[in-house]
Amino acid sequence: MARPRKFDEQEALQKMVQVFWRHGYDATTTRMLEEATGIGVRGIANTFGDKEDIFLRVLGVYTEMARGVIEQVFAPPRLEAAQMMFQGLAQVATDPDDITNCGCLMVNTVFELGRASVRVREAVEAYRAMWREAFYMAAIADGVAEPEERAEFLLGLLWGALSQVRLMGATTAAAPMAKIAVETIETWKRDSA
Amino acid sequence: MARPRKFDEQEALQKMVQVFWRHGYDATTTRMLEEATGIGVRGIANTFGDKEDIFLRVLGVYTEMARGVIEQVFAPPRLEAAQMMFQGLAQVATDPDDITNCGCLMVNTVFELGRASVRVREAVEAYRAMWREAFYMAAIADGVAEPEERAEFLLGLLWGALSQVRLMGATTAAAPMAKIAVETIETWKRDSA
DNA sequence: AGTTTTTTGCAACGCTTGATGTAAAATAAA
DNA sequence: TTTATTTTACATCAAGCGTTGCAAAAAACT
Repeated sequence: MARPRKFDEQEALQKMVQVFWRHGYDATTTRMLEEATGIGVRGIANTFGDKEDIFLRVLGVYTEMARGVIEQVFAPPRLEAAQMMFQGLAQVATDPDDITNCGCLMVNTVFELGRASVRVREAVEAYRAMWREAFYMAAIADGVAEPEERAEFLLGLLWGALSQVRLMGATTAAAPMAKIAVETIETWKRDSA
Repeated sequence: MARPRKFDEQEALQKMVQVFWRHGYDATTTRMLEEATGIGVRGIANTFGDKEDIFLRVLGVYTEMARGVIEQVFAPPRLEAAQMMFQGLAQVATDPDDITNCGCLMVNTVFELGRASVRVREAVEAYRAMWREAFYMAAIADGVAEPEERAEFLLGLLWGALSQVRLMGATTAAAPMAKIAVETIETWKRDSA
């Protein structure tokens, strides 16, 4: 009964994730989203709403991507998985323009919009809760003392490492931190054995 | 021979540090700087240059503030000082509007302008080098193995903790991380004894 | 008092941004 | 084929930004 859309909604969202991830919220303009998706401003606005609406959808997509990774790495939930995580952080991206060199969209977002939008803050907190839970379950499974605080510590460690990635513009910047992080977790496992 | 300034340059800079610290670079407008300093746009531009010039001066002032703290806490340079540092991070700010609840200007800046301006990136790197050096000297003094990597680790830990402060808007958010950080450093000291 | 030099206040500029109004185009149903 | 409904494409809007021009004001030196 009506004219069908010329584009795929999910595909367009994926493209927009890349743009926001690379440039951040403010630096991402309507025109950039047009170019990346091939859709006109009007089509974007009609489909997704205003800029903040789009961004929340983007954060949602990003969260689900991370959820997939977590479910894969933390199955079963062990501290060893957390160690793998940190080692993986420091892996070289062969392409200097690789999106992983931009750090983590959520970490970056905290600093740009952390206090600005309630909805964004909630999305970031949900993302953090997901990681905290993964670390917590791993700590429990390995019988470590004070699992809540250890989980919070690892979460902060992860964010610190990612902030270095963002600053240096290369995943290798996380290497020195990853090394000691793995070593620290190793002592936890030893102490609880 | 000429008309003297109505304002004090250093005093105005201090005011502008507060504004940039609280709101970040982009969100800080010329009008906000006018209101905070009591100086007109024209006076500010004549004295300090354009917005980026002002921001670099602000980063300079902030760095010197931190240098004072470091020289005080890390005299003599020991890991115990680093532990005090992390404990201090989690101290409650009685006033919810306290500027310390905004996290660290340098950490925040990385995410907003990390890749945008070479001059800003250099200023941030100088700031990081200052902290890295303090941690490194402390690690050396306490005879810890792999002092460079430990220093880098502590630097990342600090930034991770501060990012949580920024996200939650309260210094208390750093408490769980500070606790484990102090404990981890304690094991380093024990292992090197 | 006169002169010179800088600061000051006001206004306006050009630019970019996110958002919207409107009419034509396109397709599925009748 | 006609009709109804949505998507397009284009142009434009108002608002906010950093920055600058210009004349008046103010003080120090001669």
